[in-house]
Amino acid sequence: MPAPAKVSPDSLRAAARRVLERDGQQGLTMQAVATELGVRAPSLYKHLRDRDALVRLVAEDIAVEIGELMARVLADEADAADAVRAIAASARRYAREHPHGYGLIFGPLPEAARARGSAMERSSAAILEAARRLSGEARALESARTITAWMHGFTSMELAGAFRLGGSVDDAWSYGLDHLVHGLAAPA
Amino acid sequence: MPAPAKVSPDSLRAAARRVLERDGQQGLTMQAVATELGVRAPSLYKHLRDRDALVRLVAEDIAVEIGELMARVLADEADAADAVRAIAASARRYAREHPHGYGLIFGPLPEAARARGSAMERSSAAILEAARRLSGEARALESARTITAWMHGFTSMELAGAFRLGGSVDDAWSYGLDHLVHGLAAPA
DNA sequence: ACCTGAACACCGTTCAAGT
DNA sequence: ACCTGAACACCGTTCAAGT
Repeated sequence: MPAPAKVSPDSLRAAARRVLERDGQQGLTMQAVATELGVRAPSLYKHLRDRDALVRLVAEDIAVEIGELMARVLADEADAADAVRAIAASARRYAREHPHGYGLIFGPLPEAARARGSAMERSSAAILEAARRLSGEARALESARTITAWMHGFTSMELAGAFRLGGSVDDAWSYGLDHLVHGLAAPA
Repeated sequence: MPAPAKVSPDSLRAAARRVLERDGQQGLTMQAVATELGVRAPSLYKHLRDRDALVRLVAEDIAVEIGELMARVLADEADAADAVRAIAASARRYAREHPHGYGLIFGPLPEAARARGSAMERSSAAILEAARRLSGEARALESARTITAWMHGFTSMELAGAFRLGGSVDDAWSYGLDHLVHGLAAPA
């Protein structure tokens, strides 16, 4: 008589997400996730190679979530500049609402723990499409990379508490976004 | 007869730096640093409150090093646009040469492990001065934050292997830097 | 004064044994 | 088939004991 399964791929992903959001990257341990599932740590090795695979599971869950968010945001905007603004704002908002999760996306993780390209594709696609509209086909990739770099850099610095010289961080956000959108717009 | 000291603040910092560069953030353990110093782990608690303090020690060492590098680079450039370009290039080069170290600067670390503002001041100062020359006094802070965000975002994405859609990453760097320098330059 | 061994709590991981 | 207990290696941390 087989033991009834207590862990499914979905329950595992959901439990890992919950632990990360609650306890951060340090707290995302095999034991904590096992406890969350009402199971002992060794059971998880039926589903995961090791802890890096656990971190990757969560990282990819978040990457997909951000991608879907950006795709939705893009679909709501007709104007190219508005689309870039809205996508950037949604990334910043997501980072604030899920600081531990956002830190998993471009942070310094072991290769085996990083989200793979397939999980990142959708968010790339939305930004690339917005950049294509803004800057034109020929420079779409470079434009998308410029937007993403600024957006991610600003957001991760804000999360790390790196803006310590006073002034309004919101002003700096608007200033950067305005200049980027302006500067990257292809001449009509 | 007191035991001769085997650990000094300088030897500790140097040993921690060596361990980080060799074994990465995960490998930067109390035991590894103790071994590097020819001592047992408990001895380190004479010098450090806990492991977060060890990580902070290295993070601040790197922040100061980057700050000095940028100050030197700035001093070599007369033109504002050239200064911004040279500072950005030096940050990117530093990140390539010290990937584990760079990851400590704006990465998702516990508050107690992050470099404090005092250690970050010099690099802020160089970028702020370059931005002041480029964009003028009134918008110097916002301009510096825009440059830093893009520079750090690009660099950390590159380290994380995030540019996976083909194309030339160097082209994207130049494209972004050109548009930034152009867009942020105050009208003459 | 500074360092060490011993100890404890906790984590990742393996594996033979349970049901 | 899936889960568990026991075990091992390793890490952070404390503290009494060594010199």
